[in-house]
Amino acid sequence: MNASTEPANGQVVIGLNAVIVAIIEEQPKVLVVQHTSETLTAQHETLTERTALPHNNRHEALPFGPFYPLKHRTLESGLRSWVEEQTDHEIGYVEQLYTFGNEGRDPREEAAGARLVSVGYLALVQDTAPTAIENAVWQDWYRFFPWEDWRDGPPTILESDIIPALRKWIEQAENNIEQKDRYERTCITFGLDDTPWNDELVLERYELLYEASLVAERQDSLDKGDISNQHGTAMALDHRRILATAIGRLRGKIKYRPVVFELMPPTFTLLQLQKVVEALSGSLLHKQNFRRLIEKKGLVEATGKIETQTGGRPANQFRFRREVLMERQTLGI
Amino acid sequence: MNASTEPANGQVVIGLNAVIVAIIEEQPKVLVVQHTSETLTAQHETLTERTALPHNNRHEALPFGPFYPLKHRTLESGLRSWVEEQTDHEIGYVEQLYTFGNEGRDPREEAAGARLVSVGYLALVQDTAPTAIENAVWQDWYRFFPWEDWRDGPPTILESDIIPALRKWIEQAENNIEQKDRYERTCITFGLDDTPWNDELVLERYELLYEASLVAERQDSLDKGDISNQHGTAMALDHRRILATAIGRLRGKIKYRPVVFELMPPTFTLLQLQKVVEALSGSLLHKQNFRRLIEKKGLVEATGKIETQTGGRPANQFRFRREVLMERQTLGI
DNA sequence: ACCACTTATACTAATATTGAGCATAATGTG
DNA sequence: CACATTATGCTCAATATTAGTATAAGTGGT
Repeated sequence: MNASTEPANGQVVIGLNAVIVAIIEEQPKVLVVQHTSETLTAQHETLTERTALPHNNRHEALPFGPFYPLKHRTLESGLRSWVEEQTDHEIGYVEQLYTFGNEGRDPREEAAGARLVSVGYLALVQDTAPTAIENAVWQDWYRFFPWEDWRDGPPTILESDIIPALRKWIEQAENNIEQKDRYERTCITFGLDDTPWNDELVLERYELLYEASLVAERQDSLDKGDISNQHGTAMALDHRRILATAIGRLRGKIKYRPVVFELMPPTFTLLQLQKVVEALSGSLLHKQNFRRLIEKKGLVEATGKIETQTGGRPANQFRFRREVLMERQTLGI
Repeated sequence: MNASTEPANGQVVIGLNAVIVAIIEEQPKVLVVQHTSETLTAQHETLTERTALPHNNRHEALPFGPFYPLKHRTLESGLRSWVEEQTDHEIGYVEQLYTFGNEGRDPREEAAGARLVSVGYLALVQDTAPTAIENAVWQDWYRFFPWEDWRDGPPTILESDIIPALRKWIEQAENNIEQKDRYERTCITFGLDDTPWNDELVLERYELLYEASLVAERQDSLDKGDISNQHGTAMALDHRRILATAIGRLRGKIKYRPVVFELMPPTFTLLQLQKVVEALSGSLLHKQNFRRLIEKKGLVEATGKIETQTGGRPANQFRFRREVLMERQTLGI
């Protein structure tokens, strides 16, 4: 065993996982790496292959970049450098999400006696040109979480499928206390029985489904092949959990910080802005109130130019007033 | 060089830094390790010593625990186990703050060709018995950030000292653009010229002072010995930055999640609860509105018992309804 | 030119929330 | 018993939010 390539016992290797988000045609997209065969290109780092590829070698994964202690001054600069290098996109906004150090996250690393610690990042980009990342494509994020999109009313999969399965899971609890606990958590996360739906609980919902063995990532989930796409497309390792963290965080953040603008082109109409917010939050907004809110916050100013391709009356084009960025502005929705 | 003890080139070592918060006599306290001499006790891990001790060996530091990949299943369980072991306190709440991978954070690690990555955690404890951590004591957190405590009105140090120094720094900008930038950021963070004070910008304020060479941690800060205690007590390495992150995060969090209760005893009066919130946010609240808010949220229920040591009319004792914990409850203040 | 259709934008009424304060209740103390 | 002290109930105005109606300004078709 060579110490410089193969980690010694009890050591740690750091990887950077990026949830790279963009809006394409008013849909929320996330950059995912797809692997359709065992064939691996040799260009990637050993680490990249190890993490991006799940055991069964079939799932989509979040793009992954290694952290080189000797090359990168900080973790964030490491992330920025490899993302910008590989995607040619300028990153408007980067936020550290969470650092996962879970045992068993990557069995191959474990076997070598090392632990893979992955730092998850959320990156927002405006430009969506094709990337240089191997096999990377933009995917609608609701493909992985179909129950999170309420823009066309309550998702059918909820009533027809998930809620019944969860009720069954509640019934199957070992004892009364456990049953009550399951019921209450389901109420809160999935808005059962009059409890209102909370768009920020993306991670909590995913984890409840995981606990109830209703997602394919769970090893003991029933009829795996079937469930894999039924309850959203599965991802490699715990990448769907990281994505859920990102979506929940972003949904929370747009309510009190002006991060939406990082996803917008330089100028935009108020309806375009609204559609983006709706795409992220997965719900519809009242148009007149939305524009009143936006205008009151003073985050935006008219450019004087007019957008005529609206399909109706032409709209004013606005620009984000980047000057006020630092202030803890509320963009409540 | 032995690969199993001495990290090889380009490798990474992970440390867990904990901001452990408790309320003692209505003051916000944080557990800090004090080192008054060069003498090191042999009981600590090499890593602990390396990180807890600054170069000049004089500053206070946040307690530090190593992450053992072979022993700890997750990062959080690693943190919980060493904190609970060393403090004998039960941790009510743990939140990951941020993962710092800054170059030059620990020169000794760097010299050995390794990078220290530290994961910062915020931990809230109720019980405040003496701890088993070497030299650890509870310190009022406003000792490190005297400008953050507005409970007795605007802190004198601000008007008398910090604001003038910042104005001077703004004046000294190289050009007009830089000057305007400095002025705007100072307005936003320190509430200059009518801009309202924002209690959450703890980190941003500290970093502005750092940039203006007004804190002792900055190597080129003017007359170091003097400034060290004038603008708050300095800490080792970037620990004051981690503490600022923790305070800002906690101040933000109590506004929309019921985390205060993790710092409360099992039963408490509404005034006690208010005092704790005030201690954390560093500002005073309107009493009647506070209780109206708390009661409306339904996070709390009367126990029926009565507290008679109030100094006036006896008060009802309340208990936190832990059942509603998961719900994204708003405890707006 | 006129129509149907689409989107933009102004304005309004009803309701809820918030901020500030008054009034009263219940205790201990000199 | 006056008085200081804290608890708690209640009001009132200012402000914000929700859910509309009404009107403006374009498009394309006939």
